[in-house]
Amino acid sequence: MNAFNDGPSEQVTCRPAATQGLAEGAGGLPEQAWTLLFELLHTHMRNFPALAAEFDLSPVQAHVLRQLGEGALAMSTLAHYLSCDASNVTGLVDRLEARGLVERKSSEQDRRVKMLVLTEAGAELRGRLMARLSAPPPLIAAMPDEDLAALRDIMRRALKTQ
Amino acid sequence: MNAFNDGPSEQVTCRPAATQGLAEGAGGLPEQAWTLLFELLHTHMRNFPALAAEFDLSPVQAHVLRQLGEGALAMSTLAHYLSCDASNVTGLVDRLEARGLVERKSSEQDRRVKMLVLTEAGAELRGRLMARLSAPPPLIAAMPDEDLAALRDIMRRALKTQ
DNA sequence: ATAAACAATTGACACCCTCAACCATTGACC
DNA sequence: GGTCAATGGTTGAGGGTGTCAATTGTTTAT
Repeated sequence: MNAFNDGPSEQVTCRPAATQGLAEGAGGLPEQAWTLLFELLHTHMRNFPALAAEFDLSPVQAHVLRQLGEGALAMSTLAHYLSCDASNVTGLVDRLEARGLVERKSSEQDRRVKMLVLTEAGAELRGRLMARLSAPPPLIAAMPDEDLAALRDIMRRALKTQ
Repeated sequence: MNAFNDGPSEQVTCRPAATQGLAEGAGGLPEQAWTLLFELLHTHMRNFPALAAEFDLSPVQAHVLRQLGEGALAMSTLAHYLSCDASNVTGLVDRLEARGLVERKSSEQDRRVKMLVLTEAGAELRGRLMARLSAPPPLIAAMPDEDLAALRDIMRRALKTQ
C-alpha cells in the first residue's frame, strides 16, 4: 500500500492536476470511464492509512486482517495475495502475532507449512475494521439513488463476467 | 501504499474472503454499490506498485510525479496532498532530485518555501507514466459500451457535485 | 522590536519491502 | 533405502517510507 502512505488524515480534496495529461475527453469509452474512476480510487486510497490507523494498524496489517477472513491460510498463500515476497510476510506476521491478533499453526499434512488463523481478538478487530471499511465515502454517499442502483448493477455484471 | 505494497506482479485474482463480513446484499443502496466498487479498487491497487516499478519508481514516487503535473508546487503543499508529514517529503524529493526528475527552486515571494518543478526528464517520464495509468484494467475494458457510458456519466455527475 | 507562526530540514526510530542465503521437509527417482 | 531437486519459512543486509521532536531561517503580527 505500499504504497499508500501513512499520515495525518485531515480533509482531503483531489488536485485537478493529478489527472492532467490523461486527456479527459480523449480516448475510447473505456479510457473515459476509467479516468474518472481512477480519480475516485486514488482519493479514497489516500484515506486508507488513516482509516487503518483508527484501529492501530498499518495499512498492510489491515490488508492482512482483511484477507484472513475465513479459515486458515498458509504464509506463502498470504504472500501471494499480498503480491509480496515471502520473507516480508514473516515479519508482518511476527508483529501481528506479538499483538495477539494472529496465530501460526503448523500444518498436519506438511510440516513445512505454517497456517495462519485469527485469534479471538483478531476476529473481533477484523469485524470492526470491515464494518468501518464498508462505509461509503462521501462522494458515493451523496449520489442519487438512481445512480447508485445503476452503478451497483453495472459493477455486478462486470464482476460476474470477469 | 503501501499501503500499497511492493512485490512481484504475477497474475492476481482477488480472494472472495476479502469481502467476507461486508454483507454483500445488506445495507442501503450506497453500501451495496460501494462494496462492489471497493472490490475493484483493491484488486486494482494491488497492481500499482508493479506498475510504478515499470518506470523504476516506488509507488509514492509515482504519486509525486502524478501530482507534479502542472507548474511549481511547494513542498508543504505536496505533503498535504500526499497526506504525510513534511519531513517525509524532504527525503522523497531528495531521491527524486538525485535522479534528475525534479528540481527545488526557492520561491521569490517567500524565501522559506521551496517550489518543486519537474525537469525535462521528469516531465517526459510523467508523460509515459500517465499514459500507462490511463489504460483501463481488464474488468473495465471488458464492459459493454452501454455500461461504460453510464458509468462515465454517473462519475462525472458525482465528481462535479462533490 | 519582540514574539508567534511557518517552511523545510535533521536525527532517532520503526515498519515495509527486496534479494540472497539458509534450514527443514517433502517428493521423485534410481 | 539413499540421493537430489523443489518447496515453505526464516534470517540478514540494505534501502524506501513514515512518524515525532527538535532546529534553523524567514515572515508576520503585535
